[in-house]
Amino acid sequence: MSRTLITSALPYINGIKHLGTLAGSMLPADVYARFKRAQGIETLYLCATDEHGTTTELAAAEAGLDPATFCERAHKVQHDLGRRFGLSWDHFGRSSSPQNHRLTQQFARQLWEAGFIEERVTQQVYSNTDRRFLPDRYVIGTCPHCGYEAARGDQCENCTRVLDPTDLINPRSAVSGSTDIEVRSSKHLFLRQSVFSDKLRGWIDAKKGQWPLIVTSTALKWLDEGLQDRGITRDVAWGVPVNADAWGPNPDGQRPDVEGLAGKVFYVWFDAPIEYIGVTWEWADARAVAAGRTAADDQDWERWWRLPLAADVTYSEFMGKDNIPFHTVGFPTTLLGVNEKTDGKGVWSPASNAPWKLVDELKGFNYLDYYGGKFSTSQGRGVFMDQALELLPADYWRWWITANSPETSDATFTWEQFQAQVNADLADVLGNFVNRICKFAETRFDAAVPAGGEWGELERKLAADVDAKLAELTGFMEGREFRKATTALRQIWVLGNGYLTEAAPWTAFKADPQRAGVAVRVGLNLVALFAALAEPFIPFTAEKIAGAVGAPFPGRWPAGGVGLLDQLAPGQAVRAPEVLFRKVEDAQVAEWRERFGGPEA
RNA sequence: GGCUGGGUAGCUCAGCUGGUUAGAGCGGUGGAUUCAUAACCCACAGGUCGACGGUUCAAGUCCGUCUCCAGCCA
Repeated sequence: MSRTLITSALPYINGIKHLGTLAGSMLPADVYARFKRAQGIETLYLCATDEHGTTTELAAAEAGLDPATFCERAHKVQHDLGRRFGLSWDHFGRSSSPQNHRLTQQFARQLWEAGFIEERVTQQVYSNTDRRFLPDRYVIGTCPHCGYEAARGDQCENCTRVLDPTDLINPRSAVSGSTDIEVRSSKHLFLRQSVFSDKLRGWIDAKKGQWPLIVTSTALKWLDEGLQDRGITRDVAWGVPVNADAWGPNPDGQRPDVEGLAGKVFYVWFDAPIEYIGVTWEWADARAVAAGRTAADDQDWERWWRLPLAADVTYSEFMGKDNIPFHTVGFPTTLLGVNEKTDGKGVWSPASNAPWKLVDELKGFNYLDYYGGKFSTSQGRGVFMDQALELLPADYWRWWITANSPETSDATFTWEQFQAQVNADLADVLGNFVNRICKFAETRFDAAVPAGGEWGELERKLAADVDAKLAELTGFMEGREFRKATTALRQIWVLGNGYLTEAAPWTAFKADPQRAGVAVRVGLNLVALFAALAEPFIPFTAEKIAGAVGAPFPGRWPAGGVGLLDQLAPGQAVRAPEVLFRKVEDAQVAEWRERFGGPEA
């Protein structure tokens, strides 16, 4: 039996995420996880907060908290919001967990001892006033090219030129504004990505046509430009400490400069992807504790990650396009590196008989814009997760975002389109269908599934049409084409409305109650089917729909064929649910546009 | 500047390895219906597929040039 491991890109700990983050990683991962579970496949869907780095340090300082406390609180907020959006994580972990610390340090040691990490001395800006090193973007000054006075040390926002902090005129600290800064030498570790270029290229080439175009072309672009070795340490306090004192010699017999590396931490982009494994360990530990043990056995989580135990696992990653390089080059290099070792003569060999798995299916997304521009925290532009839930239930957002998923190109959110589509699809087509047939069953058939009567041509045609659409829908789900999946699902709903209109049980009822009973029974079975098919997309509503006709929830994803519309036992009680989807009013749209910014913003 | 993606009906988008009258939803028009959240269902609505040139029996779909938009440049 195959298993499915699903991760979505880790949301950064700082700040509430906007709808774009939901669209580009968390929501599609959830839709897919729910689909796989409904198919009866053993599924593990994991996510975590990405907590390390300077941005966190500064945000914590601004909040008057130490980073650990800041992260703990922010993690709870994000966890809560995710739950309220129906994100069905098996575990929502933290990159600052002890498990991730151990893995990150273990991987770094193995990479060093295998000869894939080397030491280099780099020039870093140090602020005497702040008594800390400053990352490039926290050094600000005048751009030497255009004279813009607030240029950052990595790039000038005005002329977009890429800069080095030492290029700036009148440089100062972005933290304190102090000009008492200087350049100091600092020892750092570099991951030798360049030696993995050929292996990575072969791996990516094999995924062409299978992964989205944007994923393979982005990865190949990096490889074509020549992979550079990447600094994986930082002069920052909040992170996974570099544990060089625990490392053995590298293949050349060299030992790390323990003193020179003291007080440094790993770069967030080194430890964050490792948290995909770390969170699996956290999940296993949490289960073990729940079962009365103190901790998980390694095998409990390694069975998802290390071959040959994980040979039956298909690993799917979901992310926005900005994350693609780190998942196609950076993290795979780490895993390829720990799977290998070299001797002093440069001969490679497997490092272990249990190599780590690489991603099988990488789904990359473009951006969701807000009225053609970017969502912006600083400008208060666009809708953020907490605000969205204040306005409308999660299913409205889940549906619209999935139906407009930026799968092949950037997509745009506007309140007008949101209103039109949500009202039409959810309120008019789905909500009204459930309501009309349930109400009719209540008033004319004693609120129960009618018995008796035989299917006619109409029913056979409906079953065939639904079956065909279901096959289409299932195909889109398997292919992770969620936008198309919503279209197919909507078409199935339309088939239901069309059938009711044609079968017209309200007319048949007068002359041939038996005939009307067949139509109502089929209609109620459609309700049960809709609940099962809608569950990955709009789980909260799907549960209400299932409840209306006493269908199991969550139900199984139907395989199609005989019996598809014959699941409910005659006599089963029926109860029309309260209004499933209230329509979004024009006045609300006007108000929200005003509040969140419209086209002119 | 380099690179990546994209410019298809009023709007938002589908169109895989080139092949009958270029598709869907929304909007619009007409019809049908009254069970239902004034909802549902059906039909129609003609867009030189960014521009030009080329390859081919045949191009939105391949090649070249140009143009516009977006993003990326560690």
